[in-house]
Amino acid sequence: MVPIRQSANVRRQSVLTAAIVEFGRSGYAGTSTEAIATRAGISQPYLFRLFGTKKDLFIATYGIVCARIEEAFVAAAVGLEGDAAMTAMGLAYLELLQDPDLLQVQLHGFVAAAADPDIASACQDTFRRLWQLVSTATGAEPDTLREFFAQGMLCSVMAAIDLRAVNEPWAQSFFAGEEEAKQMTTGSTDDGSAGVRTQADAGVA
Amino acid sequence: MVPIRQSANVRRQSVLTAAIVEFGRSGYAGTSTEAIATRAGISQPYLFRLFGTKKDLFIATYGIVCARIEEAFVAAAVGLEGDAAMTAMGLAYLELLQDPDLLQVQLHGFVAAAADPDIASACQDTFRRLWQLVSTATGAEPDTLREFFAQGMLCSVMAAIDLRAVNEPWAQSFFAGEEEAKQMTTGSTDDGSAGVRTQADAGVA
DNA sequence: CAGTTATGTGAGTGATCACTATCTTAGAGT
DNA sequence: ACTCTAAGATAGTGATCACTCACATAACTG
Repeated sequence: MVPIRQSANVRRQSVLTAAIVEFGRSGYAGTSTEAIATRAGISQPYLFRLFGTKKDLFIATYGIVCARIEEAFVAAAVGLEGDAAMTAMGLAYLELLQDPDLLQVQLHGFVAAAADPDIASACQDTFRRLWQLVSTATGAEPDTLREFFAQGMLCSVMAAIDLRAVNEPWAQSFFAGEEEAKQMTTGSTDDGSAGVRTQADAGVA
Repeated sequence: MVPIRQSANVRRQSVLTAAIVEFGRSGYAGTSTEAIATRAGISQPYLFRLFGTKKDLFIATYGIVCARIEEAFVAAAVGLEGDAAMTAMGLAYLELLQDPDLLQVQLHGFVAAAADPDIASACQDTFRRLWQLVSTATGAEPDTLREFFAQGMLCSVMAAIDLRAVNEPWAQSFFAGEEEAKQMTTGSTDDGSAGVRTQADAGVA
């Protein structure tokens, strides 16, 4: 088979895009490099030429995901500070959750960290960077920052176990706060998001 | 080799104890049934006779872990109500975190749920039971309950990535609240929770 | 003691895994 | 046209995986 040639860096991007999907769905140990290579449209040996080892690929994928989170936070908080900045970043996180795979990669990184020190230090780095980002953008106290990240973790976990699909009052009450927060901003902010319907309420079903 | 015979139920208990360790460290996909059987002191074929499939074993292990959490919560909250009960259960959770493997099984269940609907529904069940338990024991509002579970998730994740080992101010500040809460209860007696800050007071936004 | 049942293992099964050795060829530079 | 480099595949490596089959034996029961 004769493929269309592309530069290694372009291929790496394709592989990372595919890896986000596969790792996000099946985790580090549960994903085969074959599945990623197939999704990326290359042979599996070439994947190893591009990334060396599965672990290196996972850490690179994890890094991309965390960079996206950082970008989203920065973009959300521009021009804001204090509580307003924190609320904006919280909503940005919910926005990222619309991608079913992206934040799952982060979560899978966390649990894979328990078995691999290299992954663990990558996760610690991530946490430091995000902590500092949110800290400087909001000037919040440690307790408030902790609270912010706690809510984020809970959102990721609820997405992982698909709690939205549980049609019971207790489960839905978990999401009430989110909807409320979204509604308040969609009605009133100065930026472009004013008239844009949040993609979230479409997914509720 | 002639082993000491034990009843199947006793063996199952040994296997589950071993499975908590192995699954807790390496997750569902990352753990081999061989590793569990070896730790439990039986042959790997016999493990399959006792539990059928790896997935069944995982779900059983996950169930044991969640039952332990429930027991701990019930024991902690006995005779208490409201904020006092919630604080007591929060401390009980921190106590459970002293076991390096137990709560990691729960976390691994959550992420494995993304790839397997059977595991997902087991996790949903767990969440429902815990939610109802904490809800009735404390009578708290949904927001407060959500906050409670959010803090729990964050604690589990921080344990997974071994954030305690990061010797930097930002990381240590994450644990300041915990130490404070523990100190205040160890200093006084059963009703000492009166002075403990409610874990929920820092509402998001 | 004979028969049955439950506990347990040794020796495999085919599938899949991460990863490699070797080869081919497109395309850029001269 | 010739060379050199980098993109990419085919075919395979040994290891490990979840799981099975056939068999052994301890212990209970009549």
